[in-house]
Amino acid sequence: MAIELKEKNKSYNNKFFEMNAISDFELRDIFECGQCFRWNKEEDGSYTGVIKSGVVNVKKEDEKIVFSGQTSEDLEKVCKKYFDLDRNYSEIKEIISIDDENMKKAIKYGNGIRILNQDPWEMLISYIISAANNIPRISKTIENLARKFGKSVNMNGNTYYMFPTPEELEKATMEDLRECNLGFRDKYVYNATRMVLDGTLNLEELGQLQYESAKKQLMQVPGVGAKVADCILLFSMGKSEAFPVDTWIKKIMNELYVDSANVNRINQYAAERFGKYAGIAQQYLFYYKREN
DNA sequence: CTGCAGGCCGGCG
DNA sequence: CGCCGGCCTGCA
Repeated sequence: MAIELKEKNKSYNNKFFEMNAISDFELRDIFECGQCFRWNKEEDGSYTGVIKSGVVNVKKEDEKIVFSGQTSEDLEKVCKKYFDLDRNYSEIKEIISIDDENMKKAIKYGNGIRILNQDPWEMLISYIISAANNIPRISKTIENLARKFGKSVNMNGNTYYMFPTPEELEKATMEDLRECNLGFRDKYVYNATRMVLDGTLNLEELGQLQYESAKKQLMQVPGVGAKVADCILLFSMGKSEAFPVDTWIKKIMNELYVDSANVNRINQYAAERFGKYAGIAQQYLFYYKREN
């Protein structure tokens, strides 16, 4: 399979780069806060993940954070983008926690969270799969798709599977999808794949739109509602104002901020209170609530 | 064995 | 319009 990748004019080479440890970067917070599904903890405490451009391992060593892996583009460039390293989280934390003891607590707990810049296509499919589902099964389902339809990459004697491209996933029949454990979401993924391929849904263009109109467009896709759309926008399109409201966030927002069963009302409140950083605030709240 | 999990859709009042 | 049952599947 490495040969196949080479034929497409890509080379996967072993690379690494490191940076000084900072407080706004903790492996556990980043990978366990619920934003990603394909990062696994290794025995040595590091995490390995399959991302669009390859396989990456991140390890914390003393005062260093070490990135290594095989990527099709420069590893440092890839990681800077993926891990949102150009964003100053300390500044954002201050802004969203002014006069807010609850938010201060949530931030203290998830201090090392960073919002990852993941692949829009992968997020579209992953979050369609997330509906009325649980994390272990979501991860397993995505892994099934990758093993069955994605390219493989070898690193350090292990085989990893890339998330399938739209062209690769198009080969999946409804029956294939059912076998991959998608359940009732099979038809959504099947149709979304075709909408991307025929241009009905242009994720690249969509990412350039303002938050509200991008969300509206995403919600045209069957299987994509307000919550799923916000996840896609937040985790892959840099829309930090997107505030996904799921059952956990609903609970904590009702407890702390606004007592309403109405999702629109909650979104409105979050927009007013946290503004363009609502999505980042959401991650601190979500992680804090779910783990405590 | 019911109930339910990081929602969404469609039908009904 | 807002509300509510059903939906794949697996695990408590």
